[in-house]
Amino acid sequence: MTTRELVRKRDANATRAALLAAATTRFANEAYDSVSLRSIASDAGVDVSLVSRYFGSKEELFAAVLNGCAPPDEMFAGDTKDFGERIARMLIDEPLDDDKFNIFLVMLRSSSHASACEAIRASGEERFYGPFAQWLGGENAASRVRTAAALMKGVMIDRKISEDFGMSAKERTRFRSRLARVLQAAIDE
Amino acid sequence: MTTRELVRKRDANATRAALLAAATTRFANEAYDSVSLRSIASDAGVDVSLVSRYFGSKEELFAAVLNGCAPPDEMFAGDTKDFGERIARMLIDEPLDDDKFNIFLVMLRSSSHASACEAIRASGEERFYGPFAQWLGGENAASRVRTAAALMKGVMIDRKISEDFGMSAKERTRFRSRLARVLQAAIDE
DNA sequence: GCATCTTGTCAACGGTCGTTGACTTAAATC
DNA sequence: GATTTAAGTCAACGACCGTTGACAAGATGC
Repeated sequence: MTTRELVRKRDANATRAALLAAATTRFANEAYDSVSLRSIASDAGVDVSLVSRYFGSKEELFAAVLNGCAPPDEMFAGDTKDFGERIARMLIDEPLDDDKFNIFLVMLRSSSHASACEAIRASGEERFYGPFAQWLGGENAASRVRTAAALMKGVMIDRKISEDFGMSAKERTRFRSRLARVLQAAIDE
Repeated sequence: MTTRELVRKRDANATRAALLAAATTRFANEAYDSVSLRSIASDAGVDVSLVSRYFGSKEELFAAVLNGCAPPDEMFAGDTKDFGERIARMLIDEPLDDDKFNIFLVMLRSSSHASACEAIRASGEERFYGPFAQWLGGENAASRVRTAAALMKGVMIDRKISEDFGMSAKERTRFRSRLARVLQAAIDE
């Protein structure tokens, strides 16, 4: 934030958007209880009280963040035969702080918080499992989607816990090709 | 706690153990910041200050919890050909609040907390990835272990987010057999 | 039975949290 | 340019947090 837009004109929409963006980043990198409204407001360069004013409560802000996130379009597009290779490359090589990962990280970070959990479950169903299953089609879509999704989430967690999996470049290459193969097996009929 | 042992004799070892057990349960079900020392002490039926007295600090208590957890012996035993089937059954059918899942749940719950993360990484390496890779043996153990572990973690997360995966019994059966097959593919050479 | 050490309780500390209402200031309307 | 309205700040609230030190009470040794 800041540095460029040193002085933001008074603009409720822009401020609201800045708060939402700051909240998204925070919730994608810390657990629900760890995220303080003060840190979000500070990132956006405004006072804490505006968060409550614009979003009502912390829970509602969290819901707004979830609603503002969507899986990347390219994830559920193209040939399903390339799924494993494409996703493995994305999960292992692309920078994890890219916006496309926000929806997954937010869900993972706060999955332990009781009141956030229901919103996460609903959002995951609507924005991830649903489109995923529809794109996949065919028999047993539910179990195929669940298996692939579990693997994707687990990889993301591991990548966050130990930066770059604590692997050498060579190991990572082997890991990527195995992951591609297993991901593909997860969705194959 | 309580109900049966309404009055615990004064016994530092027993009290320490009760605190550790209560802390383990809490850390296995909530994120690091959500767990309060007061709730742990309350579960154990003693005053908060004893936590600091016996364990020093919250961080040290967390480390003690991690040290007190171990993956179930049966996980890395037997024929590797049965791995997928055995683990899939465990992950899907066995009650998740069983002590055997503690190490995984604790790691997952607090993986977002910076200072807990290093302890988690170390403990995971020593108590999970290490024994896992050793039991597996053969080539490329690292990438095989990582793939299987990611899948296991992802399944546990999903199971916690949506109770019993939000599936019918029939769907769950299909999911189990697919998961068994994919888990096996993850570790096969 | 008294003194001593151990075990546990109690009260308080400084700090952070989410939330609220009163206030200030910039923009818009006339 | 004065007035009205919207946008943002400030100060405070009650609550909870981790941690500490003084104190009470049970156990132990003489």
